[in-house]
Amino acid sequence: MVIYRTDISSQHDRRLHHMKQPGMLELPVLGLLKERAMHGYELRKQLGAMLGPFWQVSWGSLYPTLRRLAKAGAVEKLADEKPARRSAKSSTTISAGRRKTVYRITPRGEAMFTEMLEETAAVVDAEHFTLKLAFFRYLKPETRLALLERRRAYLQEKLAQFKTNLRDYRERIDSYTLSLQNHSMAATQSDIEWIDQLIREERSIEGGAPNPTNA
Amino acid sequence: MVIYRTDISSQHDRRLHHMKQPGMLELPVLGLLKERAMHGYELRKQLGAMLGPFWQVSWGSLYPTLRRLAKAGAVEKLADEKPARRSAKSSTTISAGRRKTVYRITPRGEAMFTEMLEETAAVVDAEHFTLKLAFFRYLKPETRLALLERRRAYLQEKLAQFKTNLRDYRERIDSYTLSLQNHSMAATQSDIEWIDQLIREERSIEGGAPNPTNA
DNA sequence: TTCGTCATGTAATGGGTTACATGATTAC
DNA sequence: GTAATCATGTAACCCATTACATGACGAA
Repeated sequence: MVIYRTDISSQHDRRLHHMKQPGMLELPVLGLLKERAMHGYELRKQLGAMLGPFWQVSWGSLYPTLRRLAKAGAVEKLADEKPARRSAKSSTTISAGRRKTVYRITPRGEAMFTEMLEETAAVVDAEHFTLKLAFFRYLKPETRLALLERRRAYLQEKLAQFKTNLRDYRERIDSYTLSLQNHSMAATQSDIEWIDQLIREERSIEGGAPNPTNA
Repeated sequence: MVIYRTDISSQHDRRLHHMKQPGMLELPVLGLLKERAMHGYELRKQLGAMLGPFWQVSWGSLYPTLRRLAKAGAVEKLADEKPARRSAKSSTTISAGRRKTVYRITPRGEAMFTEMLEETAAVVDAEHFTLKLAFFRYLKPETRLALLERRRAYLQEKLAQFKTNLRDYRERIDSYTLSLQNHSMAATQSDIEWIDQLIREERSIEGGAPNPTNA
């Protein structure tokens, strides 16, 4: 129910490895599979470990994502054959193997991952931004800075909107709603400061020594 | 893609004015119409004024909500007849009236509103909680406290999960992800403190003087 | 007369949630 | 031997998003 402006700068729209509007999970799934092949169950655990307790992915969300990625040629399913470590109790060897489907990323998937990660439009959405940030190590410092600054500008814009909003309507809203908006504003402000910190860190590792500090 | 536990205490499930899993907008729309009848366009503006710039409701979300509410008998559509204030320039009076559909809440809608507002399960979701808080003035202090405390418990639980999560995986996550989780934790902590403040205020206006402070 | 805002919707599409269904391993 | 966890999906339903379509009204 929340709208985010996606209209800003709809330039560079031709993507090589198309996938119109991927779901939320495509990026982190590819990002995790980039490190090593995994099966769905573990993917879910790693997602939680990486993103924290607010990101509990459901099966009905994860597996369809994997299916979509497989259809797009971004991942391939491997049968993790580790059959009958003990003795087979029944005589029928049929259906003995085939459990644990391992998903492995393909070169195509790697390309899609990079493309999704670099795209700057989606950072206005908090969750998309979070997901990108979780894989920032795969980006060049300049791209990281671009994403951070875009996110910052968005938050700043929202902050300004909060202020004009309160200026226009303050007398008409009750104390609970006011408290709500004040808390939201404070949270947004805190987000901005966090982003600023990230930008500062990025600059310090990027520039090295832009100012004359004894070369 | 985020899962919230709804399993906790599935007691008192029989709702009088059923509407299985209403969308997000049902509550605030009814809440605003409770104050006065409005048409869709204004509803959207009020929603934004009340909830802040992160809540920009789209038409494709608002009108279907109104349609659903109308079908459920919670609101009724009135034709806001304010035709031809000036002289009618064309001779055909046909199609002169009928613009601005005003929506008015029904007694049934009022009942649904109260029911949705009092329901405690949904407060685990941040957005649902926000929407309830925006209409807290319609609740009894004790119900307000119950909702606040439930929300607080949920956040506290998440905070604990953050900690065990970091304890178990800290060495495996990179600096960006760590920064992400730390910021999330801080935000959650800040949310808890905010809730605590609300609880304190609630108690002070509720109790009056529980401690001997010169009666 | 043209632009911006007011104003009301519909249609397609797609992803997420919930619930369902099933079975193998491991730990106690 | 039984409970918990591991493990893999499917199916239905529904809401939100996005884009589309249309038109009146007021001001410049």
